[in-house]
Amino acid sequence: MSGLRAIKKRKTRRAIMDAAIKLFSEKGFENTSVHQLAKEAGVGKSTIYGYFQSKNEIFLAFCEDQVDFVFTDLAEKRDPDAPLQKQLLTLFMAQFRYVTKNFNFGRILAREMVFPKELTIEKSKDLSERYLSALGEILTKAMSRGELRDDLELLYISGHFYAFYLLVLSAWYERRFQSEQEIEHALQKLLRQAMEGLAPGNGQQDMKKREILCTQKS
Amino acid sequence: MSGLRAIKKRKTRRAIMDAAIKLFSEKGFENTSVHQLAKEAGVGKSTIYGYFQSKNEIFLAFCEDQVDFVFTDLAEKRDPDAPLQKQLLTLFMAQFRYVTKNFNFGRILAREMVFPKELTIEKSKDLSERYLSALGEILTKAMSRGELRDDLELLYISGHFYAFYLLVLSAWYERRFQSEQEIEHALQKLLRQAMEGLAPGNGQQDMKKREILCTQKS
DNA sequence: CTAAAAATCCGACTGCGGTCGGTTTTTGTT
DNA sequence: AACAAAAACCGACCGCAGTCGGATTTTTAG
Repeated sequence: MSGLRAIKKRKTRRAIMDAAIKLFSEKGFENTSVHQLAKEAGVGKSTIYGYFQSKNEIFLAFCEDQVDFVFTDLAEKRDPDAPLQKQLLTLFMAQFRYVTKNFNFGRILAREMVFPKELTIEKSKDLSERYLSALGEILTKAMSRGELRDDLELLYISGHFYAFYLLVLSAWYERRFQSEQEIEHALQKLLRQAMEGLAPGNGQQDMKKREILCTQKS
Repeated sequence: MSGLRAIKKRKTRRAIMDAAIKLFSEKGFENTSVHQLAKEAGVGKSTIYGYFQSKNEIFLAFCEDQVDFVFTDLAEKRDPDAPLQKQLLTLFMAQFRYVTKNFNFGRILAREMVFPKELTIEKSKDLSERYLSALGEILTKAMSRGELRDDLELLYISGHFYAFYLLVLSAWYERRFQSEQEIEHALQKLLRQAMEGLAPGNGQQDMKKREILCTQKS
């Protein structure tokens, strides 16, 4: 019995991951070969393929760790009673900052998460599921506070907002935006549109009303 | 002077494209090597790299042709006076059907268009620009018919809708949807939400009103 | 303690995308 | 027609991701 083997296995995995973190950070994903990774980790090349199915998967494992970190970090910081739009903005911007800390990393991650290959569908689903549930939590609260219509399915509201995130991320990689501020501004506009609706009759008066309210308050 | 050279050049390019269309269609993108492409086209391997920067670029050129076709095809079919939601649905579904005719083709195209690499940013922008302008046209008309608020920037409305398309495409590649019908249904819901707004007070009554209207009519 | 079964590891090997140096074909000039 | 510059072309070559068969280590069981 016992886990002598299991311990070693975990140790090897750890070594590979550490090597990945080090080399990917130093030289980027594209410029790091699996051979180098193996050398750095002190194992043979195919050993790596015993732990991961592909080079991309190593990268995804690395990301998963980081995403965990971002989520817990976010969970601490966020204010669950702030206005919905503000909370969403915080969430999206945090995610965006993380994903695009390194331009190329972000692209690989985004590609693999948003349009996954068969092999990585599971991981991709996992992550976006987590993301959606985090979103869902925020939305449920907002709904109970009366900030959201209660006659809609939660999933579709989550989707609605998540779609905006995808949009700005894509725009970022098409270099339509050059700065974080622009991203934030665009997100704000989109969120507002989504809340108010695009059909005439709702939003326009609403906006006016709110502006008046705001003015009166201040 | 004269174009003996130019003619040959065009012919060679054509030969490569034809080979690409044939082999990609027969065996898929991943299972076709550049070497095979060269043999089929009757040229040397590096000749291909004189015409295209990478294997992906060959693929994108192939797509560009097809996208042209889809757009003109769509321009003929579409009814510019139909209700906005219906027009959008038609546009998105046509695009979706085309992109996902071949599962793997679609993924490569989507990845390259939505999160392009430096090399393909220009092509990507071109295409999405075209897409957005097609959208814009529909939206302007709808706005002048009073179906859309006129106090919003066109670009952001386009973005709002385009985001939905990205969302369902992503969901498709995550295998959240199994059929075209599900996609269509999801899009419908999202479009409706976007029009009515997510904040309480607008949509709910509106929906009721419309339901009553519909019932009375029928 | 030992032998066989199972898990783990390894580096030589394959086929790929992409590059490089040199060769052939076309063009403009005399 | 002669020829040099430029464009187009080629296949041998490189480093890469990923595979394979066998070597090595660990676990299990008698």
